[in-house]
Amino acid sequence: MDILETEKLFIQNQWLEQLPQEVIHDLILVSKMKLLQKGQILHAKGDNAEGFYCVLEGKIRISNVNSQGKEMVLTWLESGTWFGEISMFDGLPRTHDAHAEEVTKLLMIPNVAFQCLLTQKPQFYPYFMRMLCQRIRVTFDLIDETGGLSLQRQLARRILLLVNGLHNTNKQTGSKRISISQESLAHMINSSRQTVNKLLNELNQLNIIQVHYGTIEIIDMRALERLCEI
Amino acid sequence: MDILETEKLFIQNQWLEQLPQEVIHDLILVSKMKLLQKGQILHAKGDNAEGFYCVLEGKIRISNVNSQGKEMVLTWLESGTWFGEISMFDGLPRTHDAHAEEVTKLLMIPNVAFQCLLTQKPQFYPYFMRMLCQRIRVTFDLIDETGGLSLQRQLARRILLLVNGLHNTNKQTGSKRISISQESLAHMINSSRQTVNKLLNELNQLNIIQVHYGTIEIIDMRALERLCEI
DNA sequence: CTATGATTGTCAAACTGACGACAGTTTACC
DNA sequence: GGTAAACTGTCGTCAGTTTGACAATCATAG
Repeated sequence: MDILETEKLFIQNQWLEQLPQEVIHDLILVSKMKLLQKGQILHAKGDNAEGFYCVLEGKIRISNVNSQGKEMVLTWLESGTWFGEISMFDGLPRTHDAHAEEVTKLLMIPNVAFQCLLTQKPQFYPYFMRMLCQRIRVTFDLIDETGGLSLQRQLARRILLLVNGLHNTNKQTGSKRISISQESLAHMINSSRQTVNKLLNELNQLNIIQVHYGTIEIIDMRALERLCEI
Repeated sequence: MDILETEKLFIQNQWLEQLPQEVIHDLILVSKMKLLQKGQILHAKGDNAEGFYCVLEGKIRISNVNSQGKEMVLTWLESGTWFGEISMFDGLPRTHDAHAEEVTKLLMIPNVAFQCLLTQKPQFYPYFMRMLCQRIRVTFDLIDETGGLSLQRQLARRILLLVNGLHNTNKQTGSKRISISQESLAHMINSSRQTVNKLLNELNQLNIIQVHYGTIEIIDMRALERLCEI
């Protein structure tokens, strides 16, 4: 694959930009491309891991199915985002389902090659430890979000997280629009479509957001942030 | 301190028992003791980390304060449990408050000494990576627990987690009793004391648990597990 | 430009859980 | 063994949510 283009993507990534050139180079050398069709499953919870990934183009939906059989969406991952690394380090099965939300191009670092790399160069470990720590911290934030907040606040926080890139460690955070249906949002905060609709329209009334078809546009970012923090 | 006694505690720990003798020995050599009075704070969210810990005796309450000023308890840590390692690996502030629930004795691995150890022996890294992965997986489980489950199920899962040791990686899981007030349980599933009381009494009716003063006794573990899974 | 599917807006009825209140019970400690 | 503090059991009220239903609107592919 085009090494230059790949390196460019790497550079945009919060975590990877801290990596020495050497690590980036070694990772690219062992990487492979993977193309997914819309709706295609990448892996299911419980699967054994064949590697870990970086989204190059498209969108990956991370979710799992709860005991009522309902799909609970954790997040969507967009280009520049790394995921699937946990199984690399403990050798245990996948923690979530991963589906391609649209046609998606992935960079894959195969398990075996990666283990070789680490064995040869254990000095690389600290960088990957920081990657795991970042994952834990984001996950803790997600738990905090759930706890004790009113639905209105949970919703506001979710929207902010989606705009700023929840698990998307990609730095480009310019866009003030998110493409997501109210039903999907409802899934994310474990609520009903109707309630989300009501709450969104309240935010619309307050000129904090603009609700469009399949899209939410943030008008007043500050006000949205205030809603979460107060 | 008494090295033999400390090693004995280490051995009981799920994560540490996988460590080579060499690592355990090195950790003990740099460790210090710390004694906390009942109610004393060990660290607050946002504090800089001076080290990480293992509970030797007593109980540590891990929590944080949400935006309404209400304390949200994440878990209690009992003897044999390690915690506070995240800040060790990314150098960032504490993610939670930690209070001594009663008089508590801790083993502390100071930050500086630990960093030295890792620098000298990078081959130890994989063991600590696994420690972080375990933390992530438990945290994901916690999120799953919250999402979409009825309160009755959340409660059942919590009780199971407390019995089996949620963040308590200590292996002794024999006990089928947990000492916890209904109010504390309510905090953990973000509910009210009254609701928890009602739900516990329903489980009592079904002969799944026995509710005592300040204590819950599990009668039918299988039934409890079934409640969570179905 | 039209048909079809996806998404949004809205309503009413049923339900759930929070909260305050208060009495009863257990424990710990002097 | 008595007293205070902590904990449990139970009520009714009230606000907020779910659910099902249905109409309106938007987007896209032929």
